Amino acid sequence: MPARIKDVAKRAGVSVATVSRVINGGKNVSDEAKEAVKNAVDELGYSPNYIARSLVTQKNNMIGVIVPDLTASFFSVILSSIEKETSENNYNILICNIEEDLDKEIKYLNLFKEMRVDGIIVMHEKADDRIINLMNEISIPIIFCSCVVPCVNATAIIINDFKASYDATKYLIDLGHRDIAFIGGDLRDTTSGKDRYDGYRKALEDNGINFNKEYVWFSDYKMKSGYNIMEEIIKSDKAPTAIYAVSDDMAVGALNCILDNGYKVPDDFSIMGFDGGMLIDSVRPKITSMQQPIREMGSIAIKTLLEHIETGSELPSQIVLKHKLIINDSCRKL
Amino acid sequence: MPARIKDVAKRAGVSVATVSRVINGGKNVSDEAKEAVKNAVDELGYSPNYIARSLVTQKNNMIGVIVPDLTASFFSVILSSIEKETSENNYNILICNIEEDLDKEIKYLNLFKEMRVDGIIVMHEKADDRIINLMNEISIPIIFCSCVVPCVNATAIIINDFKASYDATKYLIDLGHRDIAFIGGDLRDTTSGKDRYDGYRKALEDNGINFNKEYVWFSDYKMKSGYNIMEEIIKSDKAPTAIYAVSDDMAVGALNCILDNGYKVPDDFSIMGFDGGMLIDSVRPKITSMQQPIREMGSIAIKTLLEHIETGSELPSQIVLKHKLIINDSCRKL
DNA sequence: GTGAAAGCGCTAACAG
DNA sequence: CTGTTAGCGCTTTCAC
Repeated sequence: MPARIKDVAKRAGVSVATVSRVINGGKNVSDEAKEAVKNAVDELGYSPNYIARSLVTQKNNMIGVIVPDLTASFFSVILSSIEKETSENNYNILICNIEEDLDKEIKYLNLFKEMRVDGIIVMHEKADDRIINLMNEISIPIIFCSCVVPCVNATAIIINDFKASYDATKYLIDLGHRDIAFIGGDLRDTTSGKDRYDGYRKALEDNGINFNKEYVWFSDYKMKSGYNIMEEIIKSDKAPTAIYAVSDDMAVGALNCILDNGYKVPDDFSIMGFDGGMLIDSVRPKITSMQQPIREMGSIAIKTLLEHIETGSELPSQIVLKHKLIINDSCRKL
Repeated sequence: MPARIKDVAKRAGVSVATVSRVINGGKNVSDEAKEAVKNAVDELGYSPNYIARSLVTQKNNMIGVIVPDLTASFFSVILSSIEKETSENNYNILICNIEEDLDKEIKYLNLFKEMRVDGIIVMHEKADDRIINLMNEISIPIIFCSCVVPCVNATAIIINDFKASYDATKYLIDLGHRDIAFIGGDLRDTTSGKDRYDGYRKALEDNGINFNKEYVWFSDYKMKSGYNIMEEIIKSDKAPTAIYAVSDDMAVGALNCILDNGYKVPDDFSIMGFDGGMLIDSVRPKITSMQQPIREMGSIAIKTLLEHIETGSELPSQIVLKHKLIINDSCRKL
């Protein structure tokens, strides 16, 4: 069993209060006492019990993080920037991978509540009323990263998905494309699902291009889905000149499907992705993609959260970051 | 402030002990009492304080996880399988991304000790004496996943890296390659660094191929490094027919460099990767790679750990899993 | 500068 | 079946 504070006190010949003072900065302690305590700590290999301390200070320096898919590059990058920022500020993160399982999200939200975490960061693709209610009653500050949920005492870190998607589509239109297939996300997902779809449609409309329902597909952001949908597109009699997928993963899936079928990018099909993560540089041709400031989203999320926790600063309801088109080699001028 | 157990007790007209019993299974409680408590819990939105509970039960159901790079596909897959397994067993994971920073690893190891986590999973590429000493004195069970560190009370989940690397090299040799460049990891890293290098050399030796020092490069497993090293290889006057990289990421980096320089795979260069993760299927040509059972490594690590925690079962010093060559399209017969 | 003592919120004997 | 009570290990008044 690990040594306790009273063991250190006894060994150092002082009271537990003095030991506690030394451990927490050493104010108002004589140098001799300080010395004695330090020696005793070393000899006993003592380290304070975080749990007991949390109980009395009502603070545990923990941030709960909910993420839909740890293996998706987009989230893993956000996560790593969150981890970096928390670690530098002496906070720790408790990670839950929900895999689109709402029950699991609820379970973890409840756990975070029981754990009395100091804050929560949520990245997910959809939510239902149970989740929204739970978030409202939980009274722990929440930051949404790359998603929006109507909920009190929460901030959403997002880009303007509508505008970003509009700009991506417009870029293809400006290159001369009029037959642009759209591989979207889940429409229930406000930002990356619905907003990106709306941006696509509005860009078509503003440029006098008829909307063609058969060019539109919805899916789950994953590479495999992009591949499968592209297979359908190739099989169909409709032949778009450009494919716009709202995630890099789906764009790469589409790319591979095109290559596997003996077609060329961008000669036969142009491809536009979304996210602008490292994946777009790891394939050939490199993929043109609408970039979100991924690392920044994570770091701003956590900075906003920690500032709120430590200073009680007001949480803004949204922070909108800038998107940016990364032009690579997957789109050609018609 | 959240409701406490005594608030519930008062509201339900029972004692705190009864409330505690109801919360923890409800054995030995009358149905009326149970009802009253449940109602009070609902009305107050009560949830037990995890921290207080941990303090008295001396158990917090937390597993500390140390990972070198959250954004590397290899680790993110292991992590997700760890997360899945822990979540199903009502444990939670505390994640630390050390980014090859030994000081950070030490800091987190100490934190895990202070937190009294029930177990630790470590995936890292190198360690020094400070870390080994710390691990030995910490008296918390440790599982090493994909690495080995001499340390008591610990298990390593690994493949036979020497043999796997030997087999990978042998495959290239059997295809007729004799000029095989090797892009290795860090030699200080026993398994993925040294063992894989040794396997490569032994395969050459057993097949009567002279070892050529100029074909050997060491690096950090990352895609960018694979790219850079490949650039050097192309520039040099030595022209290997095959490139064997000990991570998929480096293999993909090499592939992209080859393509960017106008060469073809496998026509001009054959490429062999290591890990066999999802990355090998996301590029064209698909990469032939020596596969580790990645998800299995994570799940076996956590199963072994939890069993030890809950039953006190002996920790084996090693569990060696099977490797498997995944043959794709990046290697050709000479 | 230092120690005694009162909790933090909960569980687990121990009586009844 | 139920309540009382003694801690879990620590921090923090409050006296001295």
